[in-house]
Amino acid sequence: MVNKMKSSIKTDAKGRKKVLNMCDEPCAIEKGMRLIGGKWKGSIIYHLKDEPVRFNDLTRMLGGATKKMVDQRLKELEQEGMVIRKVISHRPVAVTYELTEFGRSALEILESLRVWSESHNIQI
Amino acid sequence: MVNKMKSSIKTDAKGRKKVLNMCDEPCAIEKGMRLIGGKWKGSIIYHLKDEPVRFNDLTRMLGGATKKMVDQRLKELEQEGMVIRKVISHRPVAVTYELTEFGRSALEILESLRVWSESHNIQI
DNA sequence: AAAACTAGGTTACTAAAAGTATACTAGTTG
DNA sequence: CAACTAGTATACTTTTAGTAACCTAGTTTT
Repeated sequence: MVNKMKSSIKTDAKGRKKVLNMCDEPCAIEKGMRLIGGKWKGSIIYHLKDEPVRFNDLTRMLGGATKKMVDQRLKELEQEGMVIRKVISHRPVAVTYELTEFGRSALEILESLRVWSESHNIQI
Repeated sequence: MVNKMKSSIKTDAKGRKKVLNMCDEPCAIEKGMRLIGGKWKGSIIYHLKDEPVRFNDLTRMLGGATKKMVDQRLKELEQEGMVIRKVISHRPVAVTYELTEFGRSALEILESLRVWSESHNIQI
């Protein structure tokens, strides 16, 4: 596949550079980040990688995210087709969230992010 | 390397699940996202991949980001040790930004994000 | 030589998103 | 019955993003 993000840069006589093809819309990186880069979104997807997880369990697994945040992110992820909500019991209402194929397709990126993140121990 | 993010889940007699080891702090994914996932940060790093780029050129390359945003992100990236600011000329002041080795180490993740993003054509 | 433009920002202000805390309904356990 | 769990909802505060105009200093256009 051709890299659609090539902005060419021209160097003038004084060694200064000029952009020739600027992006007139968010690039692929930026679009991708808006899908999986929002606060807690990557973590949510990653924590669903092995099996369906219940709402409150997911909240606890995330360390620091509030119920409201998890709720909002899950709704976005559902709309974006990355997660499916399933009611597994009605009285005691119980719900699980699991990844769709599309959601699963993002795991590779998140896995390399995790490895990178752990290998450069990042302070907060 | 051991996966530090394993939250084990126990299933009880009624088929309901409980988290045993919750994260008590942001996980590796979340920490990584806070370094490269902020709005415009990934794009900035990616656009510096080939050569040093000047401030206004970078702003134009990003499509939609304002100078203030680019300025703020660059300052953060500098503090985080991912980018270096270099004054290349004093009168006509000219500045370039380039990646450090650490900044460069994030390119692999961003490249797989780009490929993923382009292969699922994402709307806005 | 004045007018307009470029570079690299800064400032002041508004809008949107994140975060906190409390509450609710319905059921369950001690 | 009191306390607790699950899955939200609501109201409010704080933080972050975004817009627009401005500034200094040099450069090109007319």
